Amino acid sequence: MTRSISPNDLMIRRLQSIHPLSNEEVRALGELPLEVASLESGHDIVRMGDRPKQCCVVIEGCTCIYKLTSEGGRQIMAIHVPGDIPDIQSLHLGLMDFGLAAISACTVGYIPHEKIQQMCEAHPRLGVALWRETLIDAAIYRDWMLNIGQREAFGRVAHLVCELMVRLKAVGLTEGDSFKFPVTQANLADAFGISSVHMSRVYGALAASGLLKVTRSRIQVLDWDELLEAGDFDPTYLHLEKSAPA
Amino acid sequence: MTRSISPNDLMIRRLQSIHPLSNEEVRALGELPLEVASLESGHDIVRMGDRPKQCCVVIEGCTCIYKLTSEGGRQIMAIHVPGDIPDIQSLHLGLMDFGLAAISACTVGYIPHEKIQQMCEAHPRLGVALWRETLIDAAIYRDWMLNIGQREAFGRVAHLVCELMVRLKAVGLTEGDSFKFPVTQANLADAFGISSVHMSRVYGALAASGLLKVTRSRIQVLDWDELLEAGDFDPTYLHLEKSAPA
DNA sequence: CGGACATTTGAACACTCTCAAGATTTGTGG
DNA sequence: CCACAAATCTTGAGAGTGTTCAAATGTCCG
Repeated sequence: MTRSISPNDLMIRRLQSIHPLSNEEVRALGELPLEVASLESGHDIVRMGDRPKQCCVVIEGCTCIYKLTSEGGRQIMAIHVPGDIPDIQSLHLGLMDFGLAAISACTVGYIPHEKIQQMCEAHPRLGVALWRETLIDAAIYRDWMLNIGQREAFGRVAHLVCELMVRLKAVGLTEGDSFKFPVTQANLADAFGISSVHMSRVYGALAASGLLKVTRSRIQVLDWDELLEAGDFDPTYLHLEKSAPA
Repeated sequence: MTRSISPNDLMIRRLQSIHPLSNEEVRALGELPLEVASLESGHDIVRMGDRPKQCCVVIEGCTCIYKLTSEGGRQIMAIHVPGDIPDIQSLHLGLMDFGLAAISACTVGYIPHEKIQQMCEAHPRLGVALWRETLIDAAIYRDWMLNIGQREAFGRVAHLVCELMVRLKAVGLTEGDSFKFPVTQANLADAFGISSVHMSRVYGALAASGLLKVTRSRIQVLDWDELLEAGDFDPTYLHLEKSAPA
């Protein structure tokens, strides 16, 4: 079912989903050299304080951006799926103000900053596409802040499931009404700003309401309309070229 | 004390604080045409769903970015001070996914997108500076998410006061250990994801602890070291060229 | 089949909320 | 310059959502 995809393809799909690209631009993206690596869950890809000289592309699995408080709390502020470039901001913000880690077993690719810079000079519209990508990252942060600050835990979870469904569909990684999602509840709890105990209870409530069916490696949406309602979800902030869900 | 500042000057100061600029670049920024307007608190500058053809620069007072839930909750996800360009993202993200409003009486300036585009073509390094500015906006979102998701209300407020002190100092708008801040507690509550009743209690607690002295239009820091501690504050995420506080 | 890790469940507690009333401050008109 | 209206802030009390601690159950991998 999952035919072998060239490592660059998912990144191209992702960029195409937010910005029209010419054949030549697609070719330029396809020619970016990608050093592929397999990581186990929990692996720190880039640490706060680092000054990376390359960008990371997610090829398989999920990564996250996180920060810690001095009290030991961890907030996950972004979850990445295949095609995403989690640390694209390092191109112009040398010093990392957050950590980037794998939250599932995953495959990533590394591209030297230098190669990206050269590509942007040769194809200025790709530079704009990347800028736009960073702006959409920010739009997602805004939506997460609304989610965390104003909704109860039940709604927060519903909202994220809607978001993931739409983002994964845009790169062709949904399978009907479900998608692969091997992220632990403890990690999700850190993304919602709740305890892992409560996370378990909320998942239970979502299942009891007949909205979702969840296993350790997959989420299945049983009632998309009710889920949209529960998550108060509007995909505008994802700024996709065309965004029709499930 | 506050000698008359040209409307463009604060924006230039802000950009200089995050990116070195040549004299020629400063001149180009100074020549941007700015249509100045006075707004009263509560005025909506740009609405969600709009497609603005200009950017807004804050000259005096405070503006905020916000989103609403269908339940009527409002989350403020950014507060802007003079020199900031709140909707700079509209340059490459045509559709507004958030609202921009004045949260104090304020003076703003409008610059047509077209003029900014022309400036970026003539001075590519200014384009990079603006990209960098949007990346720092995102870095601030990340920090707010950590604040809202992982800290108790007391720490959230302490953290924001630290941030404002540093940002205002960078554009020369602090007065010793205090700064002008005519924002209501109800607005702040929406920024912290708490009720206005609790906001009042937290301000009380901060004052009782001897960290702050607050009036309706001004915040005075009484104990900077304790405030840093209480807010668990590290200014790295602001990405200022040199960031020495109070 | 054992062991590490992840999830579930119960119970007491805490931070924050809502509702409601009272106290202050600010702005405006006389 | 005073008086009143509107907005903002403060304070009290009861209710909730989510927390912590602790132990039991379940799942995956070597």
